[in-house]
Amino acid sequence: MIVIATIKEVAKEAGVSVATVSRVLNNKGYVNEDTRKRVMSSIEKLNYKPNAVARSLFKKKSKMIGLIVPDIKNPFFPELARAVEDVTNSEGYTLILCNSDDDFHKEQKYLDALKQKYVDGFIVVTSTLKAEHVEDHNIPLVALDRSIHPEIPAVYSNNYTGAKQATQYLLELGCRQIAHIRGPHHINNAEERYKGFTDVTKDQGLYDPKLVINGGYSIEKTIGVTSELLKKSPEIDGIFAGNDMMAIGVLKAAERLGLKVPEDLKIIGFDGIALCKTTSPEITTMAQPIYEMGTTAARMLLDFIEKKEVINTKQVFQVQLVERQSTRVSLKR
Amino acid sequence: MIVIATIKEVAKEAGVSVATVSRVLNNKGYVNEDTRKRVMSSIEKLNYKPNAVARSLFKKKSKMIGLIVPDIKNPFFPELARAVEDVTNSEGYTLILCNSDDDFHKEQKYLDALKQKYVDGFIVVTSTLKAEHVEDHNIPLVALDRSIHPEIPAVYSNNYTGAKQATQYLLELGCRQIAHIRGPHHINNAEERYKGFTDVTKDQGLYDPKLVINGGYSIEKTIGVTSELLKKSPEIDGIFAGNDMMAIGVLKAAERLGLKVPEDLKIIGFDGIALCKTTSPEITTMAQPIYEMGTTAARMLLDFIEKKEVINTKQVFQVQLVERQSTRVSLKR
DNA sequence: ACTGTGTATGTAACGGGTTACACAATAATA
DNA sequence: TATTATTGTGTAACCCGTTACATACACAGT
Repeated sequence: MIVIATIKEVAKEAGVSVATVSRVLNNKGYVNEDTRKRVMSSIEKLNYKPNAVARSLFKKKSKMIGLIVPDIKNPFFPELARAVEDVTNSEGYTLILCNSDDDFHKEQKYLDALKQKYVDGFIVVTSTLKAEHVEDHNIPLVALDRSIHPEIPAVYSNNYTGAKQATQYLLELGCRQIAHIRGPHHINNAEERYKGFTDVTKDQGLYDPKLVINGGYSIEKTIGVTSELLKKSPEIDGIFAGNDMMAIGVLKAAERLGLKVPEDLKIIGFDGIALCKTTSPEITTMAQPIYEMGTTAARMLLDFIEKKEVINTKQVFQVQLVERQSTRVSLKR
Repeated sequence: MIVIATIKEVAKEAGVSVATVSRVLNNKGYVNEDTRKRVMSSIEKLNYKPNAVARSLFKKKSKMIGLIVPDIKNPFFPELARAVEDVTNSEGYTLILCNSDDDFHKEQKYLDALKQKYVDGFIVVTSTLKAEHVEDHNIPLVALDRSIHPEIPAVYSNNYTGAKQATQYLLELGCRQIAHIRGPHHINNAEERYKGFTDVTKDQGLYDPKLVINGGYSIEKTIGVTSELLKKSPEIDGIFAGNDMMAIGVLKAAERLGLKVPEDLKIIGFDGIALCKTTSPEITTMAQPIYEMGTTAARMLLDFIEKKEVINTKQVFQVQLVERQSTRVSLKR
């Protein structure tokens, strides 16, 4: 049975007051070198570890940060979370990962619950929280992947430009009937990607509203709606899916209809998750620098918390085309 | 700016002592009905939320539980984590999800760090922690997916039987040269699955050590070693992969060598992750009841924590064959 | 010798709850 | 009517750190 020592016991062991032990612990104030050594050896001897909760109570800080994501089962978020965790861990923070299911009340619940635990700050991927809710909480917060408000620090990528590039790329490959499977209307990055798509197709006189459908950022839903679409409009020769999960859904739908990808139909996704490499054909995508986005958001939040000067309150990353088999016949399969 | 009320302010508002407020809050001890109402309305009025940290300090409990998994990027674990979170949330606990990378020191670090925060208990997926380390910590703990020691509560599935069934299934389909891509030696479920495979093949006089290789539970590694294997032994007509990630790797390798699945080669995995449905052909697998395992482990841990009588300290689930296209030609593709 | 500054350490209040214990008032029992 | 439960409420100690403030000494400058 392990007995947990307190600061008092250490103080007694070392023959000093608790204040001195605390000073040694925090490298704060004056401590004689000999005393310091004595205290250190008592700490060692008793295997003393300061009580994080007592410390939190006084400091109103917990060395914990909260990360709220819509759904950990979408592989995009574990990749992001992993990046955040790597940074927070290395700085001595504990990460608390929460699933919101994109639900406003769940997000609020987490915000409330964690604030009561004196969580030092939040990184949130949200489409439902608005500026007022965040400001209400009055706690360091960084938006990730989706911006909340121009005034609130955020890290995301250039969805609009990326979508334009994706669409242009399909055009360059010779596609002339290009469809877009868009994400939910309430998610701003889906809206941006949709806008990028329409701006390019309209510019080319190829825009047709019938070729835009909503896949809800999910594989299952996308399989259904895309099958319908492809049956109704068999002339479609290229599809830009609003994210990689939906691109997989498109691929499934095409497969079920006996369409050859990329020969009959070219598919491009968005996000750059590892899953794109597991399908056959592998999926071409506009890759976001997921890991970098995660670490950037984490660093930004920690800078906020530690009140270092934060230069950039907004960080926008460029996406990059990753060509794979779903668009190019020549690519070895 | 939101001002956070303390119990003292509520007490003053209601004209009672803090003890009474506390009693109201915890439904403990005698409180006059009128007083209770008065206190309740003061709480309401000041929007008072008891400070979780102060409470933790006294109670030595935090309403938090830790879940340690090897790597959140393997979709098996998010599915498991989601199940655990659903249960813990519904019981008012906050879940802290940690990645250990299967590294002993990282696991220990998390255990230490979270214990200092008075975490109420742990659920761990580990191959490196042994009974003595766990007992050292003297805190409620449930092992998940991999057992640690017969005496330590655990939830996992019947890996041995599942592996036998998978192998037998390939035999029934007519495979005679069956290979096994096994997981790491230090992970006991990988060992069990390996044993199930060898017991069946030996029984049939089909066992050949050259047909067993280690894929390290990873897609990348599996693609490499399986390519080698298939080149060396082109007579292989069936492969039992130790988990679904490796089954995907096998599929990739087969594809690159121009083998047709399932015509030339049948593939079966283990775990039952959703990813198996995204590949083409979709992958047959021995599915574990992932969600149920997660919820069971969570309930078991909470029972421990709340000192309810725990009837089963060990819970073993049966796995189930899910037939898909990677083994059956007839299945629509 | 006197004051000021830097060094070293201790005392006690504080953070925000919980609860053991004391005390009172009322209700029930002998 | 005296005695004992039961109910209701407050005081203060406690959980375990941190830190403002007080005290004390050494040494430098005047």
